[in-house]
Amino acid sequence: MNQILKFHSEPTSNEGLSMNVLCQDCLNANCLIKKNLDKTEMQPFLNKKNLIRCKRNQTFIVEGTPVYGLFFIQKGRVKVGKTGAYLKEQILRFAQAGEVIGHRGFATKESFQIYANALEESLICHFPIETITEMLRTVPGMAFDFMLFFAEELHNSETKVSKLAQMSVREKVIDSILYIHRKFGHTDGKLNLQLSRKEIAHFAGTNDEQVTRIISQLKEENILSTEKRKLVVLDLNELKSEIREHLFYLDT
DNA sequence: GCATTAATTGGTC
DNA sequence: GACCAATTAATGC
Repeated sequence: MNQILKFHSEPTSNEGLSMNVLCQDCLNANCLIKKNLDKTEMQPFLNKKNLIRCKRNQTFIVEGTPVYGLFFIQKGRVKVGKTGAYLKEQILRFAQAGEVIGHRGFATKESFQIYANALEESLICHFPIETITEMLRTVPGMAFDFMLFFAEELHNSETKVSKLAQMSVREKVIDSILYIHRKFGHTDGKLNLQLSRKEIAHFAGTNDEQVTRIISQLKEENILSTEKRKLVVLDLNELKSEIREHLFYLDT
């Protein structure tokens, strides 16, 4: 059964978002905490969890601020990115329920090199660094899962680097659309995650005008359509085949 | 309904 | 293919 936490418990219309969920009751089976919940050594750490309620567009990790914890998405969707030279943006990844955020920083006492921003109203579970460090020292299963997770993350970012360097702009835009399609799903082709042209561009490594142009081309070719600002994939196979050559080398 | 923001399109370098 | 400008479409209040 759910329990209302001591904070964030003011009555609101957003029932689901106003109360915390104990790890025991959480449905995110892929969460690294949840996976190791049955272990007895794990129990003392669980009450160190804090709940962060984010509104749409709210930033909960500010680039350059000291690393103060590790974050897990309980509910909602989030973008993680970096601001480069001349304020140029790069979105590094999108994440949803169960996923970890801020993991790159937890081993060091330095500052976050990324920002994290909620794409929609979200609930974020936060653990202090000291808690996580202690957890990893005392719960081997958890440490192992983290190691596997880091290896996978490294693989993903290596793949991303190659794509940014090797794909044409058209391919990068298509690849990004396919990624959203695959990761967040769709209903009859309509992407379940709506992003602005700018966000797609920042993820793909180009600008919003190029994204608009590519989308217009794809509409001409009847591969894609739009409903207002939402993207609808009409010909998934055609989209996939355009980046086939790359996927032969890069698998994500 | 009006004001603001996002998308589109054309053009230059 | 990036950046800038003008126009149009969509959304927020």
